[in-house]
Amino acid sequence: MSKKGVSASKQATTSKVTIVDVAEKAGVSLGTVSRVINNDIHVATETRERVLAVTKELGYVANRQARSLAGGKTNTIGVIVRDLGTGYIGEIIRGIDSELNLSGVDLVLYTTHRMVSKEASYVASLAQGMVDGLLLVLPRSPVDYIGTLMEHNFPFVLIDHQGTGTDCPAVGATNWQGAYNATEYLIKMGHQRIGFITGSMDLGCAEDRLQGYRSALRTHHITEDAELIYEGDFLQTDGYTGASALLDLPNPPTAIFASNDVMAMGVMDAVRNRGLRVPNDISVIGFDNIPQSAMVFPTLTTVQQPLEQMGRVATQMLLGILKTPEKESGRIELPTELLVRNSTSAPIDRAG
Amino acid sequence: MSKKGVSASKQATTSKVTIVDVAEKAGVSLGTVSRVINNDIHVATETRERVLAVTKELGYVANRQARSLAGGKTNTIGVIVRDLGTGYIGEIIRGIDSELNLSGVDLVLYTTHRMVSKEASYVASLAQGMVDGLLLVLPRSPVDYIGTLMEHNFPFVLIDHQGTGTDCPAVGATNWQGAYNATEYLIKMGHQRIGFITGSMDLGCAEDRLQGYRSALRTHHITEDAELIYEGDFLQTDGYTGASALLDLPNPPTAIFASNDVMAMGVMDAVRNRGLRVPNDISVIGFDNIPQSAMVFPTLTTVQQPLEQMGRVATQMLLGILKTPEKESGRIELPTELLVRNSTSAPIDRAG
DNA sequence: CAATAATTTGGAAACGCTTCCAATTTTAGC
DNA sequence: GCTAAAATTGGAAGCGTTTCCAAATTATTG
Repeated sequence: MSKKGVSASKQATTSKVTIVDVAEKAGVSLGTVSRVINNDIHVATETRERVLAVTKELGYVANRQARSLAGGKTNTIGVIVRDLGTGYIGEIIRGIDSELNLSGVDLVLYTTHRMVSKEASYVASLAQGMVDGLLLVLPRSPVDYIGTLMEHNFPFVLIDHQGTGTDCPAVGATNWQGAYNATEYLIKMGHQRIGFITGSMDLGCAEDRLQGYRSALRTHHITEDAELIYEGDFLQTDGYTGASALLDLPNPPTAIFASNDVMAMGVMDAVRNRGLRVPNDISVIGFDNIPQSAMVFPTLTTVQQPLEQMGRVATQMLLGILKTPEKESGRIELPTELLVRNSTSAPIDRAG
Repeated sequence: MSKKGVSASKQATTSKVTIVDVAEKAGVSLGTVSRVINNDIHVATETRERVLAVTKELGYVANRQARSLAGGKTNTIGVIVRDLGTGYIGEIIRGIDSELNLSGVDLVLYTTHRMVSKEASYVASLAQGMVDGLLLVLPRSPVDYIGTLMEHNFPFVLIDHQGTGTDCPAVGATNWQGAYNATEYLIKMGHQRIGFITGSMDLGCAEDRLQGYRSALRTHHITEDAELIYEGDFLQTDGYTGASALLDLPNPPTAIFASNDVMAMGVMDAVRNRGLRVPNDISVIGFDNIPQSAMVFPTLTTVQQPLEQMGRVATQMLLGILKTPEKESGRIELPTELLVRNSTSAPIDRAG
C-alpha cells in the first residue's frame, strides 16, 4: 500500500483503470473483457455490449506495454529515414501516418542524418523486438542488413529503392518511365541539347532516371553528349553548380532536367543568376513534385512521384505482412506522371 | 511446449535471451542481473563484471515492454509537430534526436498536418501512459490542453511558443530581438521603406517578430506604414503574394523582411518575376536560417534561430523533468543572430 | 571475539494484459 | 427428452522486467 502510494504520487496520469476494474464492474471475468477488447468472436453480444459500456464509463484505456508483453507484439512500427530537410520525406511520412492512424499502430521515427553507419545499427536494434516491422525510406546501403532481416524473417518494406537483386517487399515509382516521358516531352518541344543532373548514384532511383533520359534520347536519335550529364547528390547546391557548369559549356543546353525538385530549384537559381530566364532561355524540369514545386515562380514542371501514396501503400503492405506473414509480397511500382507547369517551353531559335 | 513452439516460429527475431538466461549462466539471481543492468550501486564489482560479460556473450538485449510494465515508465517521449514540409521542423528534430540518442530514450512522432483538432487528441491519448513526456513543437492551440497536462502533472516542454500566460517549461528564441536587429540593420543601410510579411498571427513568435520590426522603426523615427505590413501564414506562397502586393504599391518598399525563410524564398521569386533583382533593387531578409537558405542564390540574409539547439535544450529540459519532477523549470530563450549574406544591400538612390 | 552494522544477494510479488484449458451453459439432432 | 456438439465464460499461467523485503555474507567496532 505504502509502496503503491509513493509511486502513485509520481505517476503523472490518474488513469489507473485496468482491465480488472472493468471486469469487476461489468461482472465478468478478466478474460472476457480481454476478448471484447480484441474483438474475439467468442463472446455473447449482450456481454460485449455491457463490457463496452463499462469500458467507456470508466474511461478505460488499454496499457500498451502490458499488451505487448503478453501478446508478443508491440503495435509499433519503426520508420527509418535519411533526413527531414526536404519536403520529399515529409510527404511519404504523411502517407504512412494516415494509414497508421486507421490501424492504431504507432510510429517510431529514426533519422540517420545521412550517416550510412547508423542505418544498419538502427535496423539491428529495432529488429531486436522494439518494433513489429520496419519501413525503410530511401535506404542507402540495404545490402548490409536486408540479408539479416530476411533470414530472421523480420517484416519490412523498402520505400523508393530498387535493384538489390534479392526480391523483397518494396514500393517504388516508375522512375525510368517518368524520366523517359519528361525527356521526350522536352524533345518534342524542340529541345535538342538537354542537360541532365543526376541524383546520388548509389540509389537505384537515380540510376533509373538517368537511364530513362538516355533511352528517350536514343529513341529520338539524339546522340548522347557526356558533357551534358552532371553528377549530383540530390542537394540544392548540386543543382546550382551543375547548371552553372552546363551553362558554361561552349554549346550549352536549352533545357536542364534535374533528377529531383530540390536540385531543380538550384538550377533555376543558377539560370537566373546569369541573367537568363526560365523558361524563355532555359527550360527546367524536376522530379518528385514536392509541395514547394507548385509554390516557386515560375512553377516547376516536374515528374510527379506519388509520394504520399507510396507511404500509404508501403504501410498497407507492411501491415499485411504483419497479419499474414506467409503471403509473399514483392515489389510494387506506382506510376509517375509528368506535370507540366511554367518552367518549360519551346527553345528559342538561336540560330535564327 | 507446443504452444511456445508455434509462437516461436512466428517470432521474427531469434533473440530469446532473457534476464533469466543471463542470471543462470552467470550463476546469480535474476534480481542481481537487473541491478547490474540498471547500474544499481549495491552490487559487488566482481559480480557486476561477470554479469556484464555474460550479457555480452549471450547478446542480451533488455525487453522494453517488460521494463516499462514493471518499472512504470516507457522510456519513450512523444514529439508532436505540425508538419514536416519545411526544413524548420527537421532541424529541431535533429537536435531532439541527438540528445535522445545519448540517453537511450525513444521518440514517437505525431504529425498533426496542421490540423488543430488533432493536437489535443494526440496529447490526450499520449498522456494516457504511452509516453513519459511530451515535446510540443510550435503548438497551435496549447491552451486547450496545457491546463490538463499541468493538472495531471504530466511532463512536457513547449518548443518555440510563447505567451500562454501560464508559466510552463518552454524553450524559444529571442524573436523580438532578432526582428529588431534585422530591421535596424536594414535601416542603418539606408532603407526607409521596409515591407514586412508576418507569420501565422496565432503563434506567439510571429507576433514577437512583428513587434521587433515595429520597435526598430520607432527607435529610428520611421513612421510605421500599415500598407507595408502584409499578413502571411508562414507558407512560401504568402511570401510571393505578399511581396507582389507590396511591390504594387505606389510607393513600394526597398527592402522586404519576411517572418520566415520559406516566405523569403517566395519574396525572392516575386521580385525576380517582375524583372527586379535581389538585392540590387530589393533587399530580402528572412528568419530561421533553414538549411536551404544557404543554398539558394543569392544566399539569404536571415535571422538565425538556433533550431537544432532548441531541440536539444528542450529535450534536456524534458529529460530533467522526468528525472526530478519537483524541480521547477521555466522558459528558456535562446539567442537569435543576424546572418548577413547576399540578399541584402544598400538601397539604390531612386531620387538621384 | 562477540555483536552490530553495512554490503551484497536471493526470492517473490507485482505490472496489466493475452491466451490456453477446462468448465459451464446453450443449442441442435434424433 | 436425452445426448452430443457448439457457444460462451472463468480461471490461471505466463510475458520479462523492477523492486521490495529478508536472508546471508562480510566488514567494523568496542
